[in-house]
Amino acid sequence: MSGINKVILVGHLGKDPEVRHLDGGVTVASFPLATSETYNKDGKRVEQTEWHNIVLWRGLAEVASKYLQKGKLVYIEGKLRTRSFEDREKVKKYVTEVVAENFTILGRKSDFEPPVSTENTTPKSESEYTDVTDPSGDLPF
Amino acid sequence: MSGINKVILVGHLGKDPEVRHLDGGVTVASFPLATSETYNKDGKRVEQTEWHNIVLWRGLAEVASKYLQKGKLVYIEGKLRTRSFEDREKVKKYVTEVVAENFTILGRKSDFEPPVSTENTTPKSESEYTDVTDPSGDLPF
Amino acid sequence: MSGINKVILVGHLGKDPEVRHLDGGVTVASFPLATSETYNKDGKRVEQTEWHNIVLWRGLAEVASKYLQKGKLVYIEGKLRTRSFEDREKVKKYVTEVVAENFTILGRKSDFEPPVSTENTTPKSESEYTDVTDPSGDLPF
Amino acid sequence: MSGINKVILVGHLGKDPEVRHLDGGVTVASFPLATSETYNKDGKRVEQTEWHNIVLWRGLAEVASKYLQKGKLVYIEGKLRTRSFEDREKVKKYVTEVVAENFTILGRKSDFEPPVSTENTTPKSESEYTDVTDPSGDLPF
DNA sequence: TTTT
DNA sequence: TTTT
Repeated sequence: MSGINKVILVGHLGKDPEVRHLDGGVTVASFPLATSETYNKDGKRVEQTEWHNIVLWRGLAEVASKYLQKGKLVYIEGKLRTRSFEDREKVKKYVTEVVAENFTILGRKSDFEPPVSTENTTPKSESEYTDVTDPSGDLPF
Repeated sequence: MSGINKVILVGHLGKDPEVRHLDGGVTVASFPLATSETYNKDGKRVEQTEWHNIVLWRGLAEVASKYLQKGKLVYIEGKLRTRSFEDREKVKKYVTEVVAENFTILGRKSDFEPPVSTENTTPKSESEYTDVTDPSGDLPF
Repeated sequence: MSGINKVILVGHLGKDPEVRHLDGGVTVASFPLATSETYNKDGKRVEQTEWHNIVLWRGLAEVASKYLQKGKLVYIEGKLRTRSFEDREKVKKYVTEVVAENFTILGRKSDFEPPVSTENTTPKSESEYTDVTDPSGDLPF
Repeated sequence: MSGINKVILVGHLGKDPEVRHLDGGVTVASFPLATSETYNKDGKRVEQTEWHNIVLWRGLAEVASKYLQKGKLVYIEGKLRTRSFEDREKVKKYVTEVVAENFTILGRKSDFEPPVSTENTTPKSESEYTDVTDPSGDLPF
């Protein structure tokens, strides 16, 4: 039946995305995302961090691997999925992940460029600024 | 830092809420919630159901225990929290839960009444509805 | 820059969708949606209803025109858009609309069928549901 | 009936909040918020900005007036409300606003401090970092 | 009227 | 394992 399963997160990547190419050519990317919350306890600031397993598929995984790196601040929209797997001792375990449906980088302009590994990047015009939301669209990369 | 951790679900309760009273008088309620999604696979309808562990605290737990029962359709807003615990064999395990921050019953008026343990309920007209959103407020019950 | 503009509504249609076909063959549908909230004021139940202008484009408009009717309960996800227009007296006016990006009918199975123009519908069991979320997909109708 | 009316925005303030104190001592703050979206049109980047009227009440208004300024990036959660008013020519008009229910500043640390009007701010320790989400809580200011 |  |  008509259910809704929606997750909205804003947080920082704990690691660079890890990309895998499955048989059949499907790309999957994943990374941990931290969402922190601060509140007052007995007059002291307390920060509580929650870690989320983010998984991205296909085109979204490709874009993520290119534009997201450890430390970046992102808005992520997706859905919850709990799956089971067997660990090395053949014990059945469960893990809950957030399957991303789209994401947007938040932050300064420099955060919107892929990291430069070497030399030479020709200066960017103001208008080349990149948005990576909804990569199913017609992104210029 | 200022993160966002938000979950929005619409689904059916898989069981009646289970209520516990902790030391100190705090009430906790929990129940499984199913959100189903249907899609087409090779021309056939496929339904995929995702189960979520819902946890409610204090006043929200009290209201849930009174107004929610197995099978009811609810809108739930909350946040993700993953916690660890030891199972009977002292193995550390993780479970991800949705800590509800508010909920609203969706459906017909009859769904908004606590179940009647005895006889006699006069028939209700389809069109009358009641709301139980934001139970931290001043609900008339 | 990377902004987020998201609206989530659950409410009842105030009218049947009004469908228009623009030059070029694009379909647009629109309808008013009521979201009601009840709260306590001085010990009395007060219900406050908010009306939203919902607009749907293309395939989503087609599905809406077929499956949504006055009175139905729907979940709608979309974005805000304020546009200006001139009224009959050539006065510039503004209206804010919710441009739907997807929707899901909530309710019983009978609510998931297009209205029957003639007689006879055999009673449906309560437990059967159908989903029309994400109509951009491969709905079987 | 049980409706949901929820808006989620991430965008930049177009102006400093404008604060008013109503009779009875209630504080109201308001400001325009821009959410921008970029997409490809015929191979060119196009940016489309949507402007939202944000309104905040009571404690939330106080916190907003202190911590939000023109240009800052914020996450805002609230609900839609359309109200009517008479303009100077006694013409009835409508405006749709987003009544904020909570907000969170996104951005760098410097964005989390109220602007310094004069001299002297003693250095802040790392832990004095401020979150302004859910100001109904126990904020340290 | 914002930001990238 | 992130960020402020």
